[in-house]
Amino acid sequence: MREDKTCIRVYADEHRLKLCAEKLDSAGTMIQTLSQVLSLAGSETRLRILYLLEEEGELCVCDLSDVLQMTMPAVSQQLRKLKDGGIIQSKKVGQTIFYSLKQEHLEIVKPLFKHISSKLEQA
Amino acid sequence: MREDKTCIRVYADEHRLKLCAEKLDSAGTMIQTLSQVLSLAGSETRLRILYLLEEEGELCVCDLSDVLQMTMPAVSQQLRKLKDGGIIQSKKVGQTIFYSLKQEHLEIVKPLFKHISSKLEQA
DNA sequence: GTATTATTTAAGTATTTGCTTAAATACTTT
DNA sequence: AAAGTATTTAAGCAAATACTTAAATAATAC
Repeated sequence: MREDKTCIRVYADEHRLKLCAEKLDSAGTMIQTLSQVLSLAGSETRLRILYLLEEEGELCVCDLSDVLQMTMPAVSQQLRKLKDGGIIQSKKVGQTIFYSLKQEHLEIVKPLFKHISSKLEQA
Repeated sequence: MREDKTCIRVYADEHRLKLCAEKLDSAGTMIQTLSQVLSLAGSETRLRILYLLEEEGELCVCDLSDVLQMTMPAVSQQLRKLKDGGIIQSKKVGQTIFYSLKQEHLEIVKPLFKHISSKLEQA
C-alpha cells in the first residue's frame, strides 16, 4: 500500500494510481527536459526570435533588435536564455554575433514551426 | 525606408529586415496563440498533469493530487490555467470532477507526448 | 438538517521573469 | 591610440508565477 496518500475517495483505484506514479517517475527526466525547452519557447518574444531564426537561418542581435523593435540588451538577454537552454547557438564574425537554431532540441522545436506554417497556408 | 530603425550596421540588409518584419507580422496571431499554449505546457507541474491525462484519458483532482504528491488547491489552480487556456476540459460526475485533454490544442500538444514516448522506448 | 467528501476560491508570500538604463567589453577603422 | 560599432553585463524594479493556509461551495450520506 502506498504511503502519504491524499486521495481518500472510497472508490479511488489504488492500483491505478500506483501505476500512474510509476509512469510519471520513469518519464521524469524527459518531462523535465521537455518542460525546460517549452518554457523557453513559451514566451512570445522568444518564440518570435525562434521563428525568425528558423525562417532566416541566422541573424545578429542588431537585426533582431531592429525587427522586433526591442532594445539590444532586452534581445541579448533572451538570446542568452535560449543559448543556455541549448536551443540556439552563436557564431562570432568580427564584432557581429550571429545566432541560429541548434540541432540539440530541433526535434522539439521543428513541429512548432510546422504548426505555424500550416496555419499560415490555411489563411 | 523604415522608421525607428535601431540597427545602424553599415551592411545591414534593409530590405531583408523589412521582409522579416512582414513575416513576423503575418504570423503574429499564430505565434501569440502558440506561445500561450507552450507557456502552459512549459511548467513541469502542468506538463506532468498533461502527460498523465494523455496516458489515462481522464483523472480527477484527487487522483492527480495523490499521484503528483501536491495539495489539492495547488493542483486545482494549475488545472484552472490549463482549462482557461483551452488545453483541457472538465466533466462533473456527482461531486467528482474529471479532467481530460481537449481537442482544441491537441495538434500542438500531441507531438510533445510523441517526443516523450519515443525517448522512453529508446531507454 | 448535519456531517462528510470533492473541489474551488481567496488572501498572502517568496521567487522568478522581462524589461529598463547605465556601464563594461571587444572588435574595427582611422 | 582614439573613436565608433556590436554586444554583453549589471543593477533595479514592476509584474507574473506557484505555491501556502484558511474559508467557501456543492454534492452525498446518514
